[in-house]
Amino acid sequence: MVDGGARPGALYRKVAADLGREITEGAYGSGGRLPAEGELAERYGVSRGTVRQALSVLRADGLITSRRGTRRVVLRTSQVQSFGELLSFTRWARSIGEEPGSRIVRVENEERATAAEREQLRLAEDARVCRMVRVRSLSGRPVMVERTVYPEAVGALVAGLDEGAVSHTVRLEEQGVLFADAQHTVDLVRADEEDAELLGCRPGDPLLRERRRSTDPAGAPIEWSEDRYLPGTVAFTVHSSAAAGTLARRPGMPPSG
Amino acid sequence: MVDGGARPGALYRKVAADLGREITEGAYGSGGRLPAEGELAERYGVSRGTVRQALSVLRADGLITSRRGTRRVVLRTSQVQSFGELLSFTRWARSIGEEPGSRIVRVENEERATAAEREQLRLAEDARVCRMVRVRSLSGRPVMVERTVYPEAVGALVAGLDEGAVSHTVRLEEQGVLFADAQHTVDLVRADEEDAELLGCRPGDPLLRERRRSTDPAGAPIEWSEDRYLPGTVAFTVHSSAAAGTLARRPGMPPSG
DNA sequence: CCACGCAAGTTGTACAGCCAACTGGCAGCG
DNA sequence: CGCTGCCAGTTGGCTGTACAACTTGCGTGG
Repeated sequence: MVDGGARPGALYRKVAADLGREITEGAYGSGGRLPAEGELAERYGVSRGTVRQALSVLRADGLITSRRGTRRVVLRTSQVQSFGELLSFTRWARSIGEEPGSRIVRVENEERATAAEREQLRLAEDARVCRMVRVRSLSGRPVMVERTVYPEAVGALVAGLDEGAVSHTVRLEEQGVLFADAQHTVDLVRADEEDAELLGCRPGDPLLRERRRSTDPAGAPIEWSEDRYLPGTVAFTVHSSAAAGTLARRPGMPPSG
Repeated sequence: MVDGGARPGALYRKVAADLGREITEGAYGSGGRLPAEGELAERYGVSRGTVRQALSVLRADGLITSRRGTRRVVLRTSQVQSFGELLSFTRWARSIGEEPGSRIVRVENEERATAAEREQLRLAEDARVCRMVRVRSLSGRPVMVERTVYPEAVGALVAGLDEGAVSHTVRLEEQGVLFADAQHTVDLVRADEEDAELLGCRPGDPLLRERRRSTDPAGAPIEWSEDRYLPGTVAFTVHSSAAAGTLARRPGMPPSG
């Protein structure tokens, strides 16, 4: 279950999408109870197994609870961020109604990989990488410094992109480089000299850091990135339960959960 | 799938635990391929469906990929943090080999809930809450200020705990208050006067903030907490894919992903 | 009035089977 | 040599069935 080589046209995905829409539209209220599995199966004309697959998607998104003996309960009625919005700064910015900007500071192509890079990207001893530093902005205001390392093959594609291409992630996906999984680490760092110059703050100022390692459907690393955000511009949210969770990047200082 | 009223003795959980152990022990290597579903079904003497359920657990944990046409591939060989370690500071501290400490700064019982508290805990107009402020420490060194709000019923249990009880979460679970889901938000804030005094820093110093809203299996809110960590003491990590993810709290500045 | 237990309703677990869609390697052909 | 097409292997998707475990409300009896 969950995902992977998931076909978008799958039945259980349509059911999940439909139920998810109903939930976010408040059809069952917050804390309300969903129809029984059997009832939903009849409504959509599918088997109970398919309904359960659909419900497990909503469960993983943190929209509903799931418990033996009683009907499922609505946990939240807010919309869920997609995986794409999490990985792509551009897509995320657009989804919250901001205009994303990008300025390339430095590109180093076909450089010899350091030991750390080889480990993160699972590369051979003599492998080469492409390093890129960009300043990302929201509506003209710089908010984040992004330092990304790509394996050589991916780097070649990145280097071939337009100078003005806003979203490298989207361009890469169009060329067949698919993002399937990512591991994120969020903590706090102090701005170094370069950070300060690029973001217009002072060295030593605190920044929110997200490190990310993304892999393709085959499990091969395709990106290792370190993003540093100015305070107040972003917050990371996650839903977690005994066996599942979802990370989301949201506008700064959201008042609710 | 996923979880909820999950029975620990379920077959698929045993299979998942066994396979997970093999993976973290490096039996298949990093980037290695798992046996086919049919092969595993035969090995464990279960149906393919049960094997698939087990594998979906490992998939949600970010241990393996999943893709139509090829065998599954090992993504990581590191151990996964449990939901309990994520919710309980005490359990987390112990799991990384540190001695957790707790000092209660303030308890306000049976206070009238503010509007924000009523919304977060889904309470009625005249509801009352229990507020608690604690300083958490690792091996005697204060690292975090925790401000938690409980609904009245839960607060009564909390107030009845020993003054020296380290883990309220564990005590609550022993008394039948089960944590099933949680929503987290991580961002950066400046220390106020109280933070500074409690943590031994200066007002205005940056802190890593985690806000958390936990619910029981029925979806009822049982805790709303805001934790503020000193820099360098903690980092949050998450695995995410097209439909699943896992949040973990880890020691400060971890070098790898 | 309260406590207990029963019964209906609901989700969890497991099995079996079938076909579709996709991957990767191999054989054959140009 | 390179390209194409095919085929075996593998996972995704869906159905149907059966039973177990749990929750909730109702009704009975004390």
